[in-house]
Amino acid sequence: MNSQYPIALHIMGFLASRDEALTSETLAKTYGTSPVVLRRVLAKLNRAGLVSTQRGVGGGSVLGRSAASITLREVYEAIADGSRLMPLFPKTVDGPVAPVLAGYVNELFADAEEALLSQLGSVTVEEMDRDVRGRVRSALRCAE
Amino acid sequence: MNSQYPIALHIMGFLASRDEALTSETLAKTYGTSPVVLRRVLAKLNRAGLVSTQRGVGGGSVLGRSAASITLREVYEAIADGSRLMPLFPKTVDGPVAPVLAGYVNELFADAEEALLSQLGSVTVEEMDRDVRGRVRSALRCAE
DNA sequence: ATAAATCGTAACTGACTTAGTTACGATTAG
DNA sequence: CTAATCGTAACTAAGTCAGTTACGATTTAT
Repeated sequence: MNSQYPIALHIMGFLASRDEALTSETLAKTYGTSPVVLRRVLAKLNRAGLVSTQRGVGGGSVLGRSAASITLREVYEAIADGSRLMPLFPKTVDGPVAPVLAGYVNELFADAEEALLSQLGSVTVEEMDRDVRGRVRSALRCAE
Repeated sequence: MNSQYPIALHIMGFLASRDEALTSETLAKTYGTSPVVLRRVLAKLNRAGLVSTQRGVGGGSVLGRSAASITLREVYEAIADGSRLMPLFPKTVDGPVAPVLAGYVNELFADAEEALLSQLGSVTVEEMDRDVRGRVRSALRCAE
């Protein structure tokens, strides 16, 4: 999950700024990784209906809905896919004390995760893309 | 870090409920792991002044301050020790886009981590211990 | 129909992390 | 001096994960 979320945001932002379908190879090259890694992320976004993908010549992916209607929370949930960002402490450990403590800590962290999710829910892909695009531009200016 | 935090809470709670110094072996047995693992956690708590440890015969660890004056935030920070709970996305990746996205996501998550910390700061070891102790008791009742 | 492009996904690898174990020197009480 | 206890290094085994290779499935163009 760790590294898939930024990749997912790259995909969503890039697709938001282009009208044509983009191939996993293009997305991979612009992000700096391999097409298979991209396709693994695309598969999750696809399952969530956030992108729509066509195989074959001239194929590739496009946004499933408008960039203004998709929040970073939806992207996060598509990638996290049931698993948790916050460390999940195993309750399988033995003894009377360890599982109770694990449960206690998990509750504390679940609240924090919910706070994160509602924050992500307040940012759309369109807004994120504008912000990131601006940063990339000024980074490139500085590099000259 | 993942599994060390519940262990740290076990240590703090157990020490809070006893006046005598407890050995790493006792703490390990009651938690269900090995003394070395416990000592690794104790070393961090020690560095933060949350526990005080004596070597030699009759040695062991006691709380460094009163349980009512120590928050779960302090325990967390002693264990996390500069590293982050939230995933830290590497900015070392190449390309113009990836590092910017990593930075963007990190900012989002840093806010969430701060929210978690302030929540942990509102619970003392004493309160946590009362809560957990109650749960352990009722878990044991159910198991009979 | 065939060829070329593209996706989907499985299998493998190498790097990294981490809990657990073993071991041993340092410290301290009696 | 002895026994108990800590501190810590070194090793191991398991798990995770990004990256790569490979190949079948799908689609368009001719």
